Amino acid sequence: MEIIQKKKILREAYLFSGVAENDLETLAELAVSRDFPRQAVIFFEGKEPQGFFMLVRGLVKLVKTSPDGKEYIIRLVQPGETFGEAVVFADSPFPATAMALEDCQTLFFPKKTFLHYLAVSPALARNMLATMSRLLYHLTRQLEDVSLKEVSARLARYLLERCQETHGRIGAGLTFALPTTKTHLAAYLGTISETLSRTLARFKSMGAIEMEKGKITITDPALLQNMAKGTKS
Amino acid sequence: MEIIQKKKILREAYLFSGVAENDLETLAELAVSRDFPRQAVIFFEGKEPQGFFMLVRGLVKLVKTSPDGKEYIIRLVQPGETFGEAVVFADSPFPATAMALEDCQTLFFPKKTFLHYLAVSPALARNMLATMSRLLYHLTRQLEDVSLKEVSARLARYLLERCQETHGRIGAGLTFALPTTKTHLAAYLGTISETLSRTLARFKSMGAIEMEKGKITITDPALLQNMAKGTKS
DNA sequence: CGGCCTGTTGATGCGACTCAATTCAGGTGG
DNA sequence: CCACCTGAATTGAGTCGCATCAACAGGCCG
Repeated sequence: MEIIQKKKILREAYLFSGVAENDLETLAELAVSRDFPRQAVIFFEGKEPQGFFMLVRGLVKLVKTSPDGKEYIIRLVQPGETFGEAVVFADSPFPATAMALEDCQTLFFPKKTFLHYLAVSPALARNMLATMSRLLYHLTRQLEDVSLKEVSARLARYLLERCQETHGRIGAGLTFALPTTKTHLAAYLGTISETLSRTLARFKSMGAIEMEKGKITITDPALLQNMAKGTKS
Repeated sequence: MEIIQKKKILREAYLFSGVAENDLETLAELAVSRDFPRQAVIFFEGKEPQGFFMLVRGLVKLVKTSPDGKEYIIRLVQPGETFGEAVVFADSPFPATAMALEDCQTLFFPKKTFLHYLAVSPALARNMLATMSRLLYHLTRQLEDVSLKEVSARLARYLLERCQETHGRIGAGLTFALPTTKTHLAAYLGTISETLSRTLARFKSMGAIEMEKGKITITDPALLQNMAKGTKS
């Protein structure tokens, strides 16, 4: 990939917003283009990180696997987002495994050169901190949900968030697509596909949503918002 | 509090390790001493952060509360650690409430001045990133535990970690204290005091631990380690 | 002494995970 | 073009972990 093209991609990433033009050039030079086919493991939990990634195209899951093979998806990474960035600063191994759910195109930033560069660019450091803040915020909310709320509340909140992301607002009649299979979504919500299926069916019978071919239409936002507040038992 | 005293405190904090002496002086000047009595709320979830805190003495819980009053403790803050630092970089409200569990002495760093200073100190920025990395790592593990493992596995891991923290190693016969009440510990482990009580009793009957007056003695580390790996159902 | 908080133990119920059977959609090869 | 296979989604029945409700013991303090 050419430098000019990389620069264009970087400019659209949140992590690099506000970074000066010549700094962007340097970053583009040190970024390495790396592609992964569907199902490929990008890095393994426990492995020593050599750098971090920015997703350009495709879909990546960050996943924890228990000894008996059950999965919990920490995060679904969308294009434009970075992943594996946190461990670059701690001398610790990757806390989760990253796997490509679709054919993926990424930019790889080698740890060593990136750290060196970070020291001379306050704007980048500031962005990095903001990015990690948002990750922390997100994880905190997930933790709250999983430990305090039941599945229906988590699902309701997820549907509302998806609607917000897709349309910029929440309202009746708005339709959006699920990012991946329901099995993955279940793992992301800390449950299993059977339970997700049942819960969605219940939402439909309550008149809160409509379903068709992996598309969801919200018909009663107020009902969903009420359920999203719901407490565990 | 005097500057010289503050400096001494700062020097012991992980966040400021490796920061140059004169930088430490500047930080000590901008830090404000603030004390809180037991049970006091240091900041509320949803409130706009004006800065962040470093705990000098006492014990603080960061807690999420559900509408029906149930609590989940995100983190127990020990002296020498900072809290509320993440939101300083994101324009978002506090994701959790901070409450003093004992009489607390803190240093408060106002957001504005701190950010200004951060821009000129690469070492501090680097430390900040490392600190947040470790928080992320910690949250990721908690998330894994709560969603993938059952209470006994979480408790077993917690006991082993406490032992490691206290003695620097894990072995039979080592004794350590619980940081606070069992009710708080239960909320931290994502359960309730009754269940914690039962699980501890079961550990004891299995011969894995001994209990006396808020002190725990590990008698069979291997058994605990095995259970910490345990999977949900 | 009496109130309050913490901790323990028992009985019960509910949410959600497990196991299993079936249907459906997509992709492949004959 | 259809038969076949694989993976996903759905639905039912059974089980289990753990939260809830409730009663009670022990320690601390006014």
